[in-house]
Amino acid sequence: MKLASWNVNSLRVRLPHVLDWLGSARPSVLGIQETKLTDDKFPSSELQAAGYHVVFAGQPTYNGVALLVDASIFQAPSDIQVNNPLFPDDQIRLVTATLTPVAQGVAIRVICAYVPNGSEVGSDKYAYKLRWLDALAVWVRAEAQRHPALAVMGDFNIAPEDRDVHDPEAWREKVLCSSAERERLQTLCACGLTDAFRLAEQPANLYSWWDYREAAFRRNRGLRIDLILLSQALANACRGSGIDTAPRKLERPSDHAPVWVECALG
DNA sequence: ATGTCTCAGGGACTGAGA
Repeated sequence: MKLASWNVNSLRVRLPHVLDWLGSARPSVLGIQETKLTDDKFPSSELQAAGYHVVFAGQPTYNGVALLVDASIFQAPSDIQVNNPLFPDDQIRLVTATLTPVAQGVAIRVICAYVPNGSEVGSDKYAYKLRWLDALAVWVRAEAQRHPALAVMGDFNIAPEDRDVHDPEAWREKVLCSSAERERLQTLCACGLTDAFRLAEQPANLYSWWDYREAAFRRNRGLRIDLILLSQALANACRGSGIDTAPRKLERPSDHAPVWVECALG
């Protein structure tokens, strides 16, 4: 079973890239962020034709999240939850579902998250980001107790450690890297979750996001801000993880690359 | 390099968000 997450920065623009990647990488579950689509415009038929169940929640212009679920592996998603029930929010940044295998095996709970960017340390948007993360941790703690096999994946807009940053000194205490943000991520992980990327050795300087400006991708001036957090039960079943930079090299790419983990589906 | 990309409004370009 392969779980993956990708901030596509407009699913309308990026649908061809997503369909190509579904075909080549064949993720069992793909969490998508920044669909930037209202629900009436979601490309359900194209994605269903590729063999995926679709769960989506969008709004005009900004944000929006979705889950694509391989219909040959999982039944139709159930217990769907949009946003955090503990945090009333005009912005749609979370979609959650329970996925039950078609064959034998345990159901998994998957949370797809688009964490607020935060704009700049000290700004109103930054304060909203911290409040949003505080509320997420409270809710995820409850979800983890209800669902032993839990994955929380998405664009966290937080680089967990300095080794996830191309130039840690330039980013010191800047948004995406500040101590307060990293502490929120640690609190979230204290719910019993592990950053799957660090379960095994990884190449140095492997990132998931590069600014469109300054030729950042060509110079590999990136950050690893897209994460897949696994509960103990799933972490024990993890067989590998990585970041696929190939889609970032295409014409008109998203600024993010898809991240993935492989788990033995028990 | 204030360097790019996407979206809405409006019907060419500007501003916001990232």
